[in-house]
Amino acid sequence: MSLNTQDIAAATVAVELVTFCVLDADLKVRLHRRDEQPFEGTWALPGGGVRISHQGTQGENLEDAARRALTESTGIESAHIEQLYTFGRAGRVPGTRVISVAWCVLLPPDRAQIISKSESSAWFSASEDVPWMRLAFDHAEILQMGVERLQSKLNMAGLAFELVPETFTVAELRDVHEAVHGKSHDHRNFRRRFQRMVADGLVLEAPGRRHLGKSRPAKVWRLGCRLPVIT
Amino acid sequence: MSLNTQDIAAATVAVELVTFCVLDADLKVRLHRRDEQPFEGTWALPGGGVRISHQGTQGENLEDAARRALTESTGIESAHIEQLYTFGRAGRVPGTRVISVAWCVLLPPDRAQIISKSESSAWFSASEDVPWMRLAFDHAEILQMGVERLQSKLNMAGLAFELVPETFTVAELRDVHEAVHGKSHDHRNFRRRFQRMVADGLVLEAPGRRHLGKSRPAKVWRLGCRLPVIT
DNA sequence: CCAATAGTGTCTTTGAGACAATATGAC
DNA sequence: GTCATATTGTCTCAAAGACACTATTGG
Repeated sequence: MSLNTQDIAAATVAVELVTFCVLDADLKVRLHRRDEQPFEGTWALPGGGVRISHQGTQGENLEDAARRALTESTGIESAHIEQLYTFGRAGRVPGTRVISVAWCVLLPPDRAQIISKSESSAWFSASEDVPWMRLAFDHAEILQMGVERLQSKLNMAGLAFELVPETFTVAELRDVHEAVHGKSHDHRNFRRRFQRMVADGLVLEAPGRRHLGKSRPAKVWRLGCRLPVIT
Repeated sequence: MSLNTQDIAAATVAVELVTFCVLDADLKVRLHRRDEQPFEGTWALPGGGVRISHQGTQGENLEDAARRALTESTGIESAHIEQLYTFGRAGRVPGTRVISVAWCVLLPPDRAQIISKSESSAWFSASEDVPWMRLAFDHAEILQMGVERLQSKLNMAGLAFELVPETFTVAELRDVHEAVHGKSHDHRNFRRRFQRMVADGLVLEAPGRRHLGKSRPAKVWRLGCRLPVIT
């Protein structure tokens, strides 16, 4: 392959975060209002540039850049994070050629609620397509792919444990599923699948009970081991 | 997020191709012998740099760069191609920071065989791990992920139609599956799954029969419609 | 007792896995 | 007929979908 340095040159590399959580039985995504041109004032996915050279080294890994962006946009240090897709269409950013490696981040609600509210950063419903059409750059496309990825993941093995607190009830887990898929499953069939995971030792009973309303308290569970990572 | 231009700078962006086909009931991957430093003389995945700026524009799209690399490495103009993962570990290429967007390419055997043989480019078995440990850069890791992606794809909906000629027999389709997974399925159960796809109209009967050995000829089939794309 | 949610059980269907027998064409 | 492969079928079991009932708590 002919490497014409004039043509090849170099590009800016960035990471974009599609950060999900479920609050109030609704799938939310974190957006950030841009404070500079282009698209100043428009909502966009949080992200940032990847350090390509840093103190004489080759800079940081892509995943480290994504985690750094997560910390800078939410204050959260660690979370489930996985690479989604890389977007690099010519012209997607005016003026500069930017290659964006998009990542999915999953936050349990107890940690998502800690994030400080501000005028320039907030949770948006991902089911109602409120600002979807108005996101900066190609971020609507990135978000769309993130939602699809999340849905197909939940259909496979993982039962949304990443989007639930460390201890949880069956109902909480089911609510997450329904929020992600936007439709309600049968609660008995869902519970049966859950029972199988208990039988397989994937889920263990946790001490105590959870008791939100004025009715029967629910058993509390926790993840028995690390989940098989589904790609 | 603080954008320190000194730190961020720009990186070289490349594409790497994990090109698969099944020949002689064995999963093959296309490798290319490097003719320059570093890793001169070592087998590597074919690929090349992405045009970042070109005649005053922002250059080419990532997928176009991948297709261009495919044409340059095989002479083939069109094929099934899909993004695999982006590799960008600091230090993965000595001297330069290179972000590699890896792509999976699937070729049917009739088209794969046309590719001219040469000393610097050849098909290697992906099941026997012959040169896996000796690939240039992190290409062994990329190849590994490509194989896993291919395997999980076939388990889902797609029954490897991309790796078979336009018309095919059940046995040919089954051979592809066995080559990809490295183990033999039960041929009657495989045929039953196939029958379902026929009943659903996904696969249609094609005229003629195929008759390779000295035994009973097999029916010939073709894809009835475009496959649902599984992500 | 009543309201509200938690938890258990049944029936049916679909598809996967294991396994055996028949059909067809070249020689 | 014989050899080799193609094609059809059966039995069993695991899991999904639809649906009804019992249990426990606060009031």
